[in-house]
Amino acid sequence: MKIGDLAARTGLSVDTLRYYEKIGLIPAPLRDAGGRRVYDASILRWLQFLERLKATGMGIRDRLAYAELRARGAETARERREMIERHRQKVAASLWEMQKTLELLDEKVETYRKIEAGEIEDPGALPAPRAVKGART
Amino acid sequence: MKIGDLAARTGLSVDTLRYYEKIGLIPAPLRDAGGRRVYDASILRWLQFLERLKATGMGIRDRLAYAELRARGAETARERREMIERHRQKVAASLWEMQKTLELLDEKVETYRKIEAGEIEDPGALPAPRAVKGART
DNA sequence: TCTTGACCTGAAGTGCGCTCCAGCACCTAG
DNA sequence: CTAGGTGCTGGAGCGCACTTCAGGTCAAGA
Repeated sequence: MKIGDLAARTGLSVDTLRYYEKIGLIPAPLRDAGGRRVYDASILRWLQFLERLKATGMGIRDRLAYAELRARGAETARERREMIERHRQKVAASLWEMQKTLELLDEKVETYRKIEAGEIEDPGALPAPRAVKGART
Repeated sequence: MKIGDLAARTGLSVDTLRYYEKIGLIPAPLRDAGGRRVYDASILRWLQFLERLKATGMGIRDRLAYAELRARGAETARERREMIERHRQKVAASLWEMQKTLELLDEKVETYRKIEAGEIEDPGALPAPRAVKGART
């Protein structure tokens, strides 16, 4: 698989793939006779997992640290498990935040519907600023 | 309330609050005789809501657009509702992603425990790269 | 054969979201 | 009355995560 194919399959750009390789997030692939990158299909699963980590808020530094442990093999299993456990806690917290916010957004939508129907005034309206003695506006 | 107090209450830095004001995310507060910002307690709810939007992935451009609509009052209720509804969809999608990832992370942790116990080999191990004819490494 | 498009490298540039700094004014507790 | 803390402004700087660019090489189809 050439870099353009991999980009098409992952949704990442060719530039992003080269960037990931440069920083060490993905291993340097073999090259063909013309010096072009040739990827093994196994890279797909790894990139998909990295995307999951990214989508759930893991920064590139941590993803890189994880990638480096992974490259060192089974001896780093404990460290990787600890990283994953820490990330799991963050994801769980974020999940909770998302759920609360979803409820809040639903309430907001209801409120806006009422405003639109003329049933209530805008409750988020800015209070008219009152002058303060000697204020230097 | 002075800016330092507001920073302490919100967890934002004094610089961040001034930055938010500069870009229009929060309204310019009144000033005291010495030219210092004096905040009304109502700013707290607004900042908390902005934090929710931010924590759930809404970028500063969209938060700013929302803030501008809000400042224009009740006539923008429909537009704000539509923004919130769009964001709701994104949050719902993200929530789903988080849940799937949480399961995946739990599986990973189990896998690492087994590797640590010596029960299995590292399934994420990199396949040994095979040479490609004429490769220019 | 020619041309077009995919690929290569190293380096510079971009947008976001702050964060820090210099150099100053002000207020208040000791 | 003075020292220290808090606040002010405008502007520079920063870390992240790419993205774009210049200036090429290479391969495969018409």
